[in-house]
Amino acid sequence: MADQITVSLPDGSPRALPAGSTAGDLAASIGKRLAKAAVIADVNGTERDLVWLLDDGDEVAIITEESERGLYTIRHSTAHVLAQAVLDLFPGATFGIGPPVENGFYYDFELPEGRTFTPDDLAKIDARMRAIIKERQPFIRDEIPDSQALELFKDHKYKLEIIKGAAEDPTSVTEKGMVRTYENPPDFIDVCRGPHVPDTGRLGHFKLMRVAGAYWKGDEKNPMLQRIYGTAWASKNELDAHLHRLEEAEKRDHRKLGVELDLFSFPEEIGSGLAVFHPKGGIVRRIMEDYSRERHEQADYEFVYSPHITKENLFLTSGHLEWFAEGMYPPMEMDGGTDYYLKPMNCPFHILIYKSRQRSYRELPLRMFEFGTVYRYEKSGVVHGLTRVRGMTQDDAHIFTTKEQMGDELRSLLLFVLDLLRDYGLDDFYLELSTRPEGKAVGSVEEWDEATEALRAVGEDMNLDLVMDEGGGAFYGPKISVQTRDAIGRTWQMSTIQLDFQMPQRFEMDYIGDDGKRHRPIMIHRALFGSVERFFAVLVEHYAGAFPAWLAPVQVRVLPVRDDHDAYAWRLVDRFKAEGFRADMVTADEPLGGRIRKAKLEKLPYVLVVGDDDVAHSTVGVNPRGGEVERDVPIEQFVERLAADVLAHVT
RNA sequence: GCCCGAGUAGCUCAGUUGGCCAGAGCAGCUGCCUUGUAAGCAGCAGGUCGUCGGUUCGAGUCCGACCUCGGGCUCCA
Repeated sequence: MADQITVSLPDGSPRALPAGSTAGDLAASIGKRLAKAAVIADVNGTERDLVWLLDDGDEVAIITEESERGLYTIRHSTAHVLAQAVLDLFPGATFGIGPPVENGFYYDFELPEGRTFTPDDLAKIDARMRAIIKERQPFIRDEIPDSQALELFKDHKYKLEIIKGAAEDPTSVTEKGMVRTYENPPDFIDVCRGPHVPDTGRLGHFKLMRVAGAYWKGDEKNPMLQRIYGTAWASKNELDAHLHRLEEAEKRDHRKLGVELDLFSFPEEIGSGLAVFHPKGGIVRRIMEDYSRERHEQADYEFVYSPHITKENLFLTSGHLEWFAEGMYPPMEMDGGTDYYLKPMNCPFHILIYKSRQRSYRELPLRMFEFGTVYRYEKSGVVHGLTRVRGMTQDDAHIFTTKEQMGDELRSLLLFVLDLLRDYGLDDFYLELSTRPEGKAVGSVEEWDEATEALRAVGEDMNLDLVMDEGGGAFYGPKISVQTRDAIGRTWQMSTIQLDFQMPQRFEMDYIGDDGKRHRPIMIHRALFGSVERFFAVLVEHYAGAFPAWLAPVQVRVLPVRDDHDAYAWRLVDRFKAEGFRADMVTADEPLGGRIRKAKLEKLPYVLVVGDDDVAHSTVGVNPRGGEVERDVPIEQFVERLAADVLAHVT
């Protein structure tokens, strides 16, 4: 056997090492800094521990803590430390799965006698974890036969399920009768795929965030385990930066800003998940809706209206009662036996409008639009601010086309959607294609495939990333959804476009073609904002409450320096209002600084201060949001500037 | 729906082991101040401590149920 081996690095260069060298040795031979940052290695395309023995000819890449895979490993290893700490501190506790997730990790546990974790427990667990980290316990990989694993984990029923292959665990491998384990001496061992950091001393920049319930295997029929979530990073700086980002996100929370800016509220007297919009929120909402109508009108949509309740018949035909009865408000019995339901969807109404008379191919595509208010009985635990409510208004459109028109219509529809979203400062998109939900879909597989392919073709034309969401479609058809990243990089699902061959069949819709025969139209369901409420919430968070001028409830506030400037200030307010702007005035009852501060806290685009000089020269002092104060600006000049902002949808 | 946590004035929060603990700041109102770019001064008013029951001589404080909110899980036509 040769006493030297040669491996190749990612750049293709060869590197000679003594036989018996590990991936860690390779890192050390390349450089001190690399050795220090190394977490795991990629050997011939497979992730390995740093103690992995290298062979002659291996292709090796050292993975450091700066990379996504390195960070993932740190989080995964930290999850093991969490499990060890919990098993140490709570005799009789058992554990489920503990994978890394975005920004951190979690681990699921079950405590004896149905005990649950308290916030105090988290502090104790944290302390135990830090002690384990101080001990620098190695992570030792092993492969053992199933039979041995079953014995080793006989007190851990969830691990037994994993070993037997009865439960999915993203971080374990059980194949060919062998189970891979990782041991942290002296006494912790877990079923795990690995790889891991060399020892626990590499960890430590973590924080336990919260405890939550989680069903075993994600199924609500199974027992609920206690899940502990943590965040973990390669350095203290990164951990602190993450915690800081969370704080920033909290400041943008639309529920908090909704109160502070007097936009909307959820009076307890009305009921959970039912919002009222206050005047200021009402202005924003009205502008959103008006602008949407204007754009839809330009794009050849026709506007329709439909009632909030209907006989059950309509939702029996559509299939909603079969699939979503639990998500609907219970029926009202009327007229001696007929059940009426609050509508959870607008589509059946639009279908009836279509069916109100014979349709010709010359009318298609027929585009119907409605701000349709729907009611859905969301489970009590899921309502969340304006993003998940029980009463909401969809900016709902249904487009009826021929099969031939379908592709072009989808394409122009998607362009229309993206274009309108950009008007709200959202311009970072990707698409998601949701396919047939196995077990709760109507229609033939062939129809589904055809519809899905049509959506995929259009999605791929958009020059955006297209990711798959297998089984995520509605019961009647696949959908493509537009995902948006906001100002601080969070993604929101916005518009959805669903292609539906089923409803036209169920409602026996048709049109007369140019051949004089009856044909079945295809239906496209589309919500652009999704729901007005939810979109409103996204905008509040995206703008952090600082609405651009075109949406701002108050665009300009005029502040007279002294009482004797009041008349001039009022004339300005009248002038702005006459030009169609939203302006108000606060008299000099308190010092200017205090009034400016209040206006700033309201996040108004412009504060105008007017005093002696301005009265004398028809000027204003402009204090723009986020900009420098400018004195002696002629009124005309300011009006032009504001008008430009409004037109451009900026500032 | 399930698990955990929380509900004290419009908002943000104090209220030790149940007993001179119903408080503060901001906001509001009334005066005074007349102010040039992020908090002028003073006074006043404001809460059956989420709701309903229970324990106790005595309950924001302890127990139970319910409601609402928050964080998750499940769900999301």
